[in-house]
Amino acid sequence: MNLFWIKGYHATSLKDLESALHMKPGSIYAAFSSKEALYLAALERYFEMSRKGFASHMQGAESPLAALSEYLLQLVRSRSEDHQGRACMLVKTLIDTTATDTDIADRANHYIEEIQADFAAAFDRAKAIGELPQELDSRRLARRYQSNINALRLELHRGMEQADLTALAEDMVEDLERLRVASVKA
Amino acid sequence: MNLFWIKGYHATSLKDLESALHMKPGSIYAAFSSKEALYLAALERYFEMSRKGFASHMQGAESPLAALSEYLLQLVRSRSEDHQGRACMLVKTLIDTTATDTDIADRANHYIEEIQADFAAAFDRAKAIGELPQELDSRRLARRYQSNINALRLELHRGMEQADLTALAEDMVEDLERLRVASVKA
DNA sequence: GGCCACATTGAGTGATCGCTCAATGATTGA
DNA sequence: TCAATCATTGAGCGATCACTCAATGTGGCC
Repeated sequence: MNLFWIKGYHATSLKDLESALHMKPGSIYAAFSSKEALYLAALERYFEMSRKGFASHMQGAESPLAALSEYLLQLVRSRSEDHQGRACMLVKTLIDTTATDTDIADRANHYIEEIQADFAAAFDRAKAIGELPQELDSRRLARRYQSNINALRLELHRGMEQADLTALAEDMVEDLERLRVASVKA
Repeated sequence: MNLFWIKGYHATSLKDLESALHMKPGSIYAAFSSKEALYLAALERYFEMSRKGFASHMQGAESPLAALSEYLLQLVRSRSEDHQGRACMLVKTLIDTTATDTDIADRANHYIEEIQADFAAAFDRAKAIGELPQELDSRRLARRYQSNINALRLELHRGMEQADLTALAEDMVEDLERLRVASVKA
């Protein structure tokens, strides 16, 4: 997964996979049945890792909105240790397979929508406890939120400076927190 | 440029280029000297097209801030005619060359920073005529603005529905317009 | 130990990759 | 008109691509 994540589908060769997996080509094709199937397995692992990471972050949070904000800030805090050159794997997948491998791109699109639904559910919870106005559209908020995350991850990939990265995340948080219903905190 | 834009660097083969350019391999290598050099030429063309497009949009605008907002909205209006599968070519380049072709990725990064500087200059103009508070950091605004554009272009690539795309752009515009100094419009 | 089911091996498959170059064609100036 | 110069051709280069398979281990069971 890490290898595919960093190098992408097209740029990762069987030789790369052999040395990363410590397996000879025959074994690889016995275990997984093609490079594409192996990539899909890696992508699924990434998806479930991401989804569980988000779920455990939101787990038992008193304020869903605050937890959503914190998630953005936490994303950029982990910079330079290992996230260099790693945008969201789903986004990377879309970009280098849409034109050539439709089924992989479709899968990535599906995962992105599932995660978007998780975000929407979190916004729904915020509305349910009165943190956000009822008239706001959770789906719409989720799409905006996911756009912000994609943008942050892209800048992580680019290697934007830590201070600028933090400022960017804080700007996003500010716009998000502005939606909070005032009376709750009073 | 269009071919590279759509398929990306790795997925575009010499055969593809031969039929797109109506040239035999020998001619291609006489005109450009390698696939990489040809890609860099295409990338430069994209960069200058983008930069000029933005410059002409801002040209003689009474309100720089309104023009910046309009630019976001205009981006998503042009959907489905030809922008299917086309995120920002600079972003796509970064994503599929960072791990394998450092010099191409470096060039893309450089172009991105140049465009960011153009955005910052536009925000500076908005500050100069009193549309925005002096204490705001133009560079920071520019980074946020560019992130929004990258996110929008990514959703264009994904093929997000027109209505959702418009709503997303409008949300971005709303957050941007909120910064406007109130007295100017009064 | 002897047998079977299974996992692993790695040399080698045809196809395709980016790229080269001797041969040929077209254009020019005197 | 005729060499000189420049552009174009396309067969084919070695390397690498994703992938296969007969041969060879390896572990479990009686």
